[in-house]
Amino acid sequence: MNSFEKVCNDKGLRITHQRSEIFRILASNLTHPTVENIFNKVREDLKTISIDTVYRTIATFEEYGLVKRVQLDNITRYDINLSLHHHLICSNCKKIEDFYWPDFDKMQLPNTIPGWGKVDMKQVIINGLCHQCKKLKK
Amino acid sequence: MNSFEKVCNDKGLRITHQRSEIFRILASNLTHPTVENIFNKVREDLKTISIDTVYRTIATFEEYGLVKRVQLDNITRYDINLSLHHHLICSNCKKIEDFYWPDFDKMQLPNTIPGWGKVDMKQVIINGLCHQCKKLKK
DNA sequence: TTCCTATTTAAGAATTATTCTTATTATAAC
DNA sequence: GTTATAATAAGAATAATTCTTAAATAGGAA
Repeated sequence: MNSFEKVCNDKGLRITHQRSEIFRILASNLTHPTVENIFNKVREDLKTISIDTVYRTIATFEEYGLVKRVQLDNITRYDINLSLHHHLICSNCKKIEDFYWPDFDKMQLPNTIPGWGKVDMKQVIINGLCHQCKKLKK
Repeated sequence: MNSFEKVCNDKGLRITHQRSEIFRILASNLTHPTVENIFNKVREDLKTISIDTVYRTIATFEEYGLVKRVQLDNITRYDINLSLHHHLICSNCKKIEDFYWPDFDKMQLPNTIPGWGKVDMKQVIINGLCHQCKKLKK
């Protein structure tokens, strides 16, 4: 039994072809795909799947902590890299890359945070140009 | 002449009632309003304005660096606080608050950033619960 | 001031992303 | 295998955003 099936069993989530296939695509694709991207990939194997199922399934996965939403610039993408990491976003081609920054992760938050209740996650987003787009713009 | 009119003159942007009014609303509202919020406010004074004009004007302002988009959880908001700051987001009520973190701003980025081209901005996003929502959830 | 032209606007249609409705199908427990 | 329940497909519905077109307006020129 793989990790996906284990999570489903643990949480009482039914294992369907559609869910397995969508999870497989997500796990083999670290490029922060959109729902559209996932739908097209999954459709190669499950010809009759509807886009609504992809939306529903990903919402379920998100709820169960299997994927994370990455929302930038009007485009909703999903990320299966659940380890602590941060994002670089190219303002030209909209590509998103992951990066790691342990020194930041260790930092204490400023105590000026105005009466905030509870912190679940802190994350860095870097906007700029990727290598290729910088070259092109020269 | 106010700062808005100065920017318009500098950049060759026409000053219209609609633009002045939308800027005025943004400048007097630091709560990260949505297009809908802005539209409703502006409509109090300019009865016939269309929502398309609000979209267009804000897109223009964004292009000219007068506002910044803050996109989270499917909701697009705009921020006129152009000083270097970061965001706290309440996962329950979706409220967004600004905070400042000079120690972070001074930090050097990790040199592991994989062949990235150019960095324009680095920003921290903190997800969690605001004071009120934490109380309610207890 | 008045006129002219390019730009901007309003209105509503069009598009796109996402969600809902309903009848059907598949899963997991028995 | 049977059955109750949950999940799915299909297409309709909704919501956010953008486009089209004709009319209005700003700002410069006469």
